[in-house]
Amino acid sequence: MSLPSLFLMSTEPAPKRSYKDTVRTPKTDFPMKADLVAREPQRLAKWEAGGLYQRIMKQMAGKPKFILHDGPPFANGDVHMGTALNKVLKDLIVKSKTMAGFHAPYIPGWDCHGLPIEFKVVKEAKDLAPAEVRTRSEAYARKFIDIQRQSFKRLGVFGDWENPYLTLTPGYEADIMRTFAKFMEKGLIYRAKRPVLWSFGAQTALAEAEVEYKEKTSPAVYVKFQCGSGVSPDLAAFSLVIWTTTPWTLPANLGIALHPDFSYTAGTFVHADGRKELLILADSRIEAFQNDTGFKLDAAQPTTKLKGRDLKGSEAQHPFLPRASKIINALFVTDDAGTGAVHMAPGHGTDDYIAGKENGLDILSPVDDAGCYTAECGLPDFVGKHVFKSNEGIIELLQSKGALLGNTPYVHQYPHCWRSKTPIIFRAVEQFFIRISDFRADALKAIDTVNWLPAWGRNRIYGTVESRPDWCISRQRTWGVPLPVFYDANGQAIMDATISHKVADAVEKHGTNLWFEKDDAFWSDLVGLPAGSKRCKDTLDVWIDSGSSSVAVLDRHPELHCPADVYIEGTDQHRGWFQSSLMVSVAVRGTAPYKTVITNGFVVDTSGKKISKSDQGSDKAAKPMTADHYYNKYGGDMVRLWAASVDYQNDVPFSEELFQQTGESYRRIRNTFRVLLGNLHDAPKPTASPTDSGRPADFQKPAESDSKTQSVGLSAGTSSASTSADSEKKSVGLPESAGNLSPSYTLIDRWILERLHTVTAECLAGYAAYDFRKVTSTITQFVSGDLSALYIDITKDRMYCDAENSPRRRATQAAIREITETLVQAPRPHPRLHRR
RNA sequence: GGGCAUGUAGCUCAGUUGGUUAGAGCACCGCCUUGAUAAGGCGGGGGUCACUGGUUCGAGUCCAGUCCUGCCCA
Repeated sequence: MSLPSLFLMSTEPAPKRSYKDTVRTPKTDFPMKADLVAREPQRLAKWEAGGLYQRIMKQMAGKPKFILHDGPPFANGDVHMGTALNKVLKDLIVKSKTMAGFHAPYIPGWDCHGLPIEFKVVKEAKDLAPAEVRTRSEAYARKFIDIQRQSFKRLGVFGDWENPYLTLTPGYEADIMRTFAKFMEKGLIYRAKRPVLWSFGAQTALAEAEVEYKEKTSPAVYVKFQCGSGVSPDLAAFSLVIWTTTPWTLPANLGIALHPDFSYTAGTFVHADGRKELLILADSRIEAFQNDTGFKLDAAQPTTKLKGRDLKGSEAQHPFLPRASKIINALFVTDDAGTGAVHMAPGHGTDDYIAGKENGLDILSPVDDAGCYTAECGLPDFVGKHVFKSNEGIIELLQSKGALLGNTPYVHQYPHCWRSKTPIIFRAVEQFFIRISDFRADALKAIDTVNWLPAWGRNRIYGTVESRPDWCISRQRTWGVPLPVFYDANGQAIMDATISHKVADAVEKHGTNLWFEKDDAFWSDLVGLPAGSKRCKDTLDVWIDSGSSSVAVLDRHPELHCPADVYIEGTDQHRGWFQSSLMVSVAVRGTAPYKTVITNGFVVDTSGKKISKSDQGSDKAAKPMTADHYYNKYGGDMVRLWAASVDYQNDVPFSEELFQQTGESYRRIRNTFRVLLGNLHDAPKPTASPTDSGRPADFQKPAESDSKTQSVGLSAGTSSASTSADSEKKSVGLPESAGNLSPSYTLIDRWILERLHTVTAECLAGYAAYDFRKVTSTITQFVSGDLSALYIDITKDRMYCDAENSPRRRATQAAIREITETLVQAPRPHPRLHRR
């Protein structure tokens, strides 16, 4: 029951009367809706036309530098939310440091060479000449550089967008070569064979991405290797049994790997046809062996148990070649297939290669480009024969030597060349390596000079560097920086740094295409080598490209310097760019290229699973993951606020619904500002800010706001400027009226100003720790809890109903002004510079 | 299989050196609002702090192991 009906005579309802016009409700032209999608592009265009970034740089010149060095994204594909997150975080750092008084230039870059681009180009048009592949790859890269640049700019990221660094420009490419030359000078480069995926159909090395898995039937054979020297006498009559689906690799066999902890049985095996063999197999594989071959373990005969480690270091006899096969231990030996004894051909497999290296095995790869045996195979009858056509012959050979225990067809998924559709082989070819061991200790030392955020990043990269093998830097690829090395007439590599430097100088003038367009005679002449010298056909690993950026960018760019203050990239870069940059920098200058390294997590879906590309492809509407969807639908500032409010040090769960939650706090903050501004519509202009002296330096700048053209951007801020003596306090987009006296604050005013002071300190601490989530949550909670729910509610009555000039009302206006001017600077770019 | 992380409400996260009844925002439900109204306020339900074991008077917090998820490697 409503109160009036108790005493009103009439039963008529009281006339609805609005009191709105009789009280001083907030007045402002600051709109409730931000309309970011429509207005941001205009604002950005205005900023760009006014040269805002350049003006900030000019204004900050001479201040202490703060260098955030951009890790170059790959110039391929649209900007994904993960990329947007990283780029916005970079911008938040750069702008907050600028506001803190640093000269913080931001030179964005792109990583342009590499297989994914070459792969796409070659897929579109087959059989292109190398120079043509390179021309098209460059065009492809430049196309995506433009696409990505537009996205980054749309996200409000400030930087020298017209002068980014590109790893494909002649100057950068020349510096990559000079970095290589530096390694050469220090004697860190060597050549060695290493197995690669080889397509004999296309006569080229392949990358994993160029391999298709298809079903193939191979002959799976069990082969015995008679025990040899080093084996205890009681086992001397026994043979180790290996199992392989590639009999053609047996001529390259140099070892047998056993698992050190597996249990093996040496026993007598009898076949139905009367054959009797003394064999050693892993216990867990005996049953499968019996089923496949028809041999049965004769339980009546004595057996011996042994561990894999017992045979380590001894030898077995190769079944058809006059040499020993070394018995080694390896943890990759499994008991889900085979015999627990693995045939090792270091020239024909990656595991074999690594284990072989650790155990001092040679690398034998007696196969040529076309997939045919070379004389090195030790079997004259087989030389020149294709390996896949030799399986039968090898099996016959095994049979004739009495080494074949079983042979069954085996259907499995086998890698095939995506282009020629032929099965691929592993084949060792000459590669260039950087010898890590020579400066690993220096690199590890350098790691501990760096501030890693989060702190566990230190252990992660330390472990990586500690255990990494030598760096294979050559690629049998076209779209990359040529390896600036020549071979003499005898095919020997000429390891001379001065020659590499000469190539670099030529490349600096003409670009690396010259390497592909001119012939050997031209180049030999240019670098002063005798006729008959040939240039290397390989390109450099792209991790050398981006890893050289401290040399090619930080050292070269007049605004930058090395070491940089901050690198910030995704967590995968501990092994990637953070590491390659570290190794290059330590080798070249002896120190780390960065002082602080921050990592951000990956953007994952809401169940914590990674967002696979197939998800995107199959149902793009349901799971849009590209940044353009979000800035076109919600606005760049929403993406920025999202980036500023997530826990970026961990993986970031993401969905459109989650993203929209950001909008809630955005609206709350915006509307609260609207009330604050509205309550100041008749506020007198203050003569001095009462709390100036107590405020941290960063927020002592004057604030002004053009409410017609600017949102109260939450997205952190740019810039600023310690243009000191702007003591003239510009009002917050308000009409000005008569001066005031020292405000007579009430308790609630003093309380909110004290809260404001705390909030300011917490925001500054958040920025200092690169903890933007702390900043946004502090602001959100202050605005929603302290301001909206309490202070504004409590002071409503005096603001609306007190006499216009009542000291109580004026004091609250002074407090509101203070709050508004302070708060508006916490999350957004400095306004002075944003005016035309 | 190895290294490095991660796990607290339906969702996203706080939770200081171990110490009352584990908090916030969003979402949901209910209510209020002549004075922020394509706004605002109040209230409510909701948690085996991944699991198991241990240390302790006392564990979300410390220790050990297991599992989930992610990155990197094999």
